[in-house]
This record gives sequence, C-alpha cells and structure tokens, in this order.
Amino acid sequence: MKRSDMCNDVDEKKIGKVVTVCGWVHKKRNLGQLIFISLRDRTGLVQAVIKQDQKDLFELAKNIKSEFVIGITGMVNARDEKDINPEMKTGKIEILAQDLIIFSESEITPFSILDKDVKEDLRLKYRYLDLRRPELQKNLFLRHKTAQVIREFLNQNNFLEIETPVLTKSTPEGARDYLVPSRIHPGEFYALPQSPQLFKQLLMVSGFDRYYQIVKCFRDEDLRADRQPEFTQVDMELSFVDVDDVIDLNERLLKKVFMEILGKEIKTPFLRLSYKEAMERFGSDKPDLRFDLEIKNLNEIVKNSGFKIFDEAIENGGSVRGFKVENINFSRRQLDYFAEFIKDFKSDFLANILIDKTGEYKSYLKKFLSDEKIKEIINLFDAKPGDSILICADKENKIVLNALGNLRNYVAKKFDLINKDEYKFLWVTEFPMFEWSEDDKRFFAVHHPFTAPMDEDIKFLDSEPEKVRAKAYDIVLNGFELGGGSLRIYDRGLQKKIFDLLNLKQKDIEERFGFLLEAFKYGVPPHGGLAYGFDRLIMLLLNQDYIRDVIAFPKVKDASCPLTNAPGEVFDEQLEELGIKIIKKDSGEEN
RNA sequence: GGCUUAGUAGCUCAGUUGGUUAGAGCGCCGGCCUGUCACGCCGGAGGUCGAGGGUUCGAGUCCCUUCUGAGUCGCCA
Repeated sequence: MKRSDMCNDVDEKKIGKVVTVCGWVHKKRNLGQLIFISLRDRTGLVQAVIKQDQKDLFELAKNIKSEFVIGITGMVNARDEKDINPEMKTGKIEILAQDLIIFSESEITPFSILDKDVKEDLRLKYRYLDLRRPELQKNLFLRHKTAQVIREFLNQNNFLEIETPVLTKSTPEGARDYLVPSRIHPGEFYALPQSPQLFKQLLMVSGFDRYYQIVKCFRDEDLRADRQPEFTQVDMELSFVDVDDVIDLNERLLKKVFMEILGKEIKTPFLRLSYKEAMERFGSDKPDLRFDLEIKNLNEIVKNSGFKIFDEAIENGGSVRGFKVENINFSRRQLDYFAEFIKDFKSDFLANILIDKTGEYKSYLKKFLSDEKIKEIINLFDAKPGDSILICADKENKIVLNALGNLRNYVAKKFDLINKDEYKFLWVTEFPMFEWSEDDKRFFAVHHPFTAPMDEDIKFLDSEPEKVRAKAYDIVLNGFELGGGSLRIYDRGLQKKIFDLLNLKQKDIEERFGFLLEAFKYGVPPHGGLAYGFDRLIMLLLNQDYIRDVIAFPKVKDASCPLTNAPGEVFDEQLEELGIKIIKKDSGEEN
C-alpha cells in the first residue's frame, strides 16, 4: 500500500478516483453495520466508510481504536447532500474503503488528542502526543513558514547565512552561561553562547558585510511564560550602516512577515521613542501601546504642598506621578489590591482620585491637598466624570515609574482595555550605556560592552558615564521586547576605554575578548546589527500567551525537560574522564 | 529564595455551615444500532480526595508540615 494523498487534499476534485491515505485514527464511529473512521494526518481530516458487505475489512475495522496508525485505499465518493459536513474541507466526500491496513496499534492515550483542556505538565510529559493536536501542528507549521519568509527576505537583501560555534567561551557579564566540560582539557569548560555576538562582529571584520543566522542561544536563568533557557534568535549583522539603515531594513522585514504570515498590513515607519520618553510616559522600556493610560508627572502641581510623602519624594529627587483610567471608578477592594500589587515593585504609596458621575471627586488626598491642587491634577489628565486617577510617589524615580508601568499593564489586562487584534510596534532608542550597580560599586553595560556610545555623548565618558546614551535600539511589539541591537564600537581605543570604564580587569579583557581587540587592529568596518527572539515573534504572531506552545520540545519552569527528564546524572566513568567531582548541595558531602 | 495559585476517577471538573456508601461529563469495557461526523441507546468497571501528622464522635472540607505544577518578583549584558 502506497500513500497517494494527504488527508486534507482528498476533496471533491478527487471524486471517482481511488486514493490511499495514511494516518492516525482520530475517531471511529461504529453504527452497527456501518463504520466511519475520521483519519488524521498533519494536513487535516478525511472520513472513510467501511460497509458490512466488505466482510473481511469490516471485521478488521471493528478492532480499530483511536490513534491506531492505518492506511486506507478506496474510491472517493460524493456524499449525499444531507450528509455533507460543512465544517470540514473534505466534508463533501468520503472514501469508500476497499483495502485497509493497520500499521500499528495504540494503547489508550493518557489524554485524548481531541481534548483541548488538558493540564500542561501532562501534555509535556507526552509531548509527542500533544504535538498531534491540530493547534500545535498549526503553531509549528507557522513557525516553519515564518523562518522561510525571514530567510527569503534576508537572502534577497544580500545576507549570507553563516553558522557560528556552539562550543565557545564564557563571557563575564550578563546572564549565566551553560558550561560544557572538556575531556581533552580537564578542568576547563566551553560555554554555550548567549548570542553569537563576538563571532558575528568577527565576520564583519572578515568582510562578509551582511550576515544572518537562525540560531539557538542559551541562558542559564529562571524561566517565565515568555522565556526559555534555550531559545532561538534571528541574528543579523551589517557593515557600513547607521541606526536608520538597520531600523529601515527591519521594518521592511517585519512588514513582509506580517503580510505573508497573517495577511496584515503593518504601517511603517514605526513610532520611535527614546528610552527616557518610554520610561516617563509608560513606565517601561517595552511599553504596550495598544492602550492609553499614559503616565504624567505631578511634581509641579504638588510640590511644597505640605503633604510629607509628596514633599519628601520630590525633595529627594524622586517624583509624584500617575495615570488616568477612563470610565472606571475602582472599588475599595480593587484599590487595596493595586496598593498590594505595587509593593512587588518596592513601591509603598498609591493614592487615587475617583470622579463620580456627577463630577464630584473622592480622594484621600483631600486631607493633604487643597481643592484647587486636586482640580489641577484632574485638569492635567483631562479627567471626566466616571474616571479614576492612580497616583504613586517615591524618593526614587525608578521605583515610581516601574510600579506605575506594571500597574498600567495590570489594569489594562484586568479591565479588558486591550484590543487583541492590534499590533503596535515601536522602536525604543537611546538607551543609557551604563547602569550603576550599588552592590558591585561599578558600572555595568545596559546592552553589552561592544555597543557604541552616541557621538554627542562621548564627551561624558570620563566625567559622567551615567549620562552617556548608546546607539542601541529595541524593537517592541505589544509590550514584548521582540528584539534588540546596536551599532558596535569599531575603534580599538574606544573599545578599550569602555572596558576600563566597566572596570574589567586587563587580564580578563585579554582572556575574554583579546581576540576581538586583536582583530580590530586589522581594519574594522563600522557595523551593527539586531537579534530577534524568534520564539517570541511566533508567539505574538499566533496571539499565544505561552512561549512553550510554539516550541516543539520546551523546557519547564525548573529548566528541566519533562519528556526526557534532562538534566540527569552521568556515569562515574564520565566524570572521572572529565576530572569532575560532584559536591552534593544538600549534604555538603563529596561524591 | 519570596509571594500568589492549583492538586478529588485515565482526562476536565463539582463537592454546601465538617455528617450516610465521594459525584458529573468525556474516555474505557460489554451489548444493541446502515448515514454518523462531540453518533445514539442500554449496562458496567474505575478513587490512598498529592503525601504525612493533628483537631473532632465524625475530615475531600478545619489546623500544621511537606511534595508537585503554574504564574510572578528577584534574575534575564
């Protein structure tokens, strides 16, 4: 028996022909002297009929159960008008079985392939069954298709796909590396790449001019609904470009992806916000612009009001800010919850002004602020009867903005203020180069240490590094960081200066990036690039909430694989060969 | 590590102020059925209520401890 057609392709055009289809039994319906089988392959479903007059076939078919793998040969018949199933592409026909093979049987599956609501831990343990579900097949198909569109676009734009090593060197800053012990060099380790950053820069030094790669990257950090320890990047790097070139190219790429995958016309150019503006208006460097709730600064109105919390916040360089929510007067209970919510972000003050339908306002701030001041706040927000204003204050701007930014997202989600069909792109640019770490008493690179500073800010490098902005940009979609990149430093002296500023030791620099600085001696083009979180892109294209649903074999919260049970212990001989001793954490004993 | 939340039949869930023998739908097993497509009808099996301890005459329900999953904060250059 040789397959002639995929299930979904057997439609009314095939009427009168004999076809052979193979697949899994989605559902059997035995009517006594008539058996229907819905057969499933990755394309879809088709119905076969086995009648009693086909005695042997009928006896065989009686034994068939869900998820058996079978092949059916038969004549494609038009269904009677009354028997047409309009839900199915193949609903106008059925295959009248002439031959039937059971390739393999199936035990009762731990959950039904037809069932949409199964707990995820069970699904992941039997991922190969889970992946039989049409939803997941659709997700992975779209993932494949998207990769194809991206490759096609980049190829047309003179990019070369070049592979970079997976066994590479540990980098000192940033996320934790996954380490791989070396047998040939006992006591030494490779690191799995967090990104191909250094290699793609070297490729620019080599003159490849435009590189891309769809590549696995690894970060040994805790997982989230949108974050996996191994994930896929669409990584690219270009020579002789400026920020606008990279942005323009990527806008065209995204436009093409959304058109070809979703049939959606995306308007370009995208909005661009500086990091500072994004933070001040939305409390986030990846704002979701599908809803409003814009944050406003109230310092000018409330300063010297005599209200201790506000005065102290402002005098200490902090701020008082808030946002307006239209047409909702929050309940006491909701407001209490908000106050709890922002505590997660180290913020402990949340005030509110509720304007009722008559235009009268209610607020705890009445006790501390004059009627005039409160009306000024209401005017600033242009708040109407029925609206609410939520206000946060702290001595640190970062805390106020972060708390309001997160509260903004929470309120929008909880009160259904988000239009789910919308795709709101924006670029966030002009990120700060450095961030001061109080714990380590030194600066860290916000992006990475190869990012070029903005020309006009180079003068602050020595005096006020915190003022220096980078030629870095993030592409943000619906509140998710879809990708990020920067122009790189291509001047050896400047690169060394940045390393010094980050307080990286000469020895570390030599050991970690020596080869890059060395390469920079021999002619470096100006270059820059961008990398997308490919999984996240697919997740957003599919409007899914969980990155796991767009990955064939994902890891779970504790970074393990529920299917294979990785990671696992290894044989003593393997450890010995590697020169590795295990120290058990709980007992402290050596093993 | 913190916080939130969930765990009852193979799956998805219900289970009242603590009260008889813990239920439903789907699935499974057996029977009937020639037009189903979530087929229908009849019958049946299936439970350490995550685990351990406690309070009580009596615990799925209350208390304590603990395990497991998810979400989130920290973390993610």
